[in-house]
Amino acid sequence: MPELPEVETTRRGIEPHVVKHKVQSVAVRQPSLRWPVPADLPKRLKAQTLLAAERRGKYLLLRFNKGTLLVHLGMSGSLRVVVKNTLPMKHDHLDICFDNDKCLRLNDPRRFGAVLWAGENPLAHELLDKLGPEPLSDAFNADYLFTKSRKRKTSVKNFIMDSRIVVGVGNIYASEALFAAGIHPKRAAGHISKARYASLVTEIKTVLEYAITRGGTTLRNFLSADGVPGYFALELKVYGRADEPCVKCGAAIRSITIGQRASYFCPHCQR
DNA sequence: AATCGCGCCTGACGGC
DNA sequence: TGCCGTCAGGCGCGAT
Repeated sequence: MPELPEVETTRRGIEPHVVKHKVQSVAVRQPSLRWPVPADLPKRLKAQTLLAAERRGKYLLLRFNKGTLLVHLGMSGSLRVVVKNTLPMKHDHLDICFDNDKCLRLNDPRRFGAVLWAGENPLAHELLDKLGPEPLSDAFNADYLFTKSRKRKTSVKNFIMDSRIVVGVGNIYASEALFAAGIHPKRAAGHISKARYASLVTEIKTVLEYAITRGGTTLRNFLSADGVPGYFALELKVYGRADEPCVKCGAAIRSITIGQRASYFCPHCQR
């Protein structure tokens, strides 16, 4: 499942191949994603130049002359570069082909992803305008999390996975960061000290930055290359390790459900 | 305002 | 072998 590091790796991977190039053709094979792909997308994009590939949270923002295409990879999506006329495989729903004979190709088996047209000011789009700060920005710090969390009864894990609080912290990295910070995932967000939030902020930044670094190792071959999720290269310390020994203390890692999602933690190291 | 649970969708996997 | 149930999960949305 693409988390922020995978989306950032995708952004960096496609950028050198398609930015500054003009759209020649668009093929929509399966418009039924999370929301319908706009029927007029081919007409809209035709002859427009891709000016920049940006990211906000887990959304890719493809900026063209006359507006911005929002792309979300959902949980099974990938966007990669293929040479023109490469035969589409199963679940290759969309191609945007450019004047250099390269195409952006969206593959998404579960179709939780989205492709939407956002006009000139994409950050004002209703899907983006309530998003919290980027986790790797200075705006995401202990003071911010502490202030936002006061009187909040929800679990700290739900809290940091809320995109209105901070974007890009998915289920895997939430468990990993809470383990690194020694915080129990079910602890009420409003009952955590500023010092502990400082630790959590540091660990969230560290795990995301490290995963981006790992993703970066695949960028040179991004064209037609298989994507390797950042967490693949990470040594996950708790996620998916139920009943296995904690790497710090040896206690059995536990699996519980928080907000309908699997959560993993060490009952000895996390309080 | 905050919180909770639902459902979109396919593929992997286990049991029979 | 094949079928069927279950699980996985980002995230917007409606209900409370």
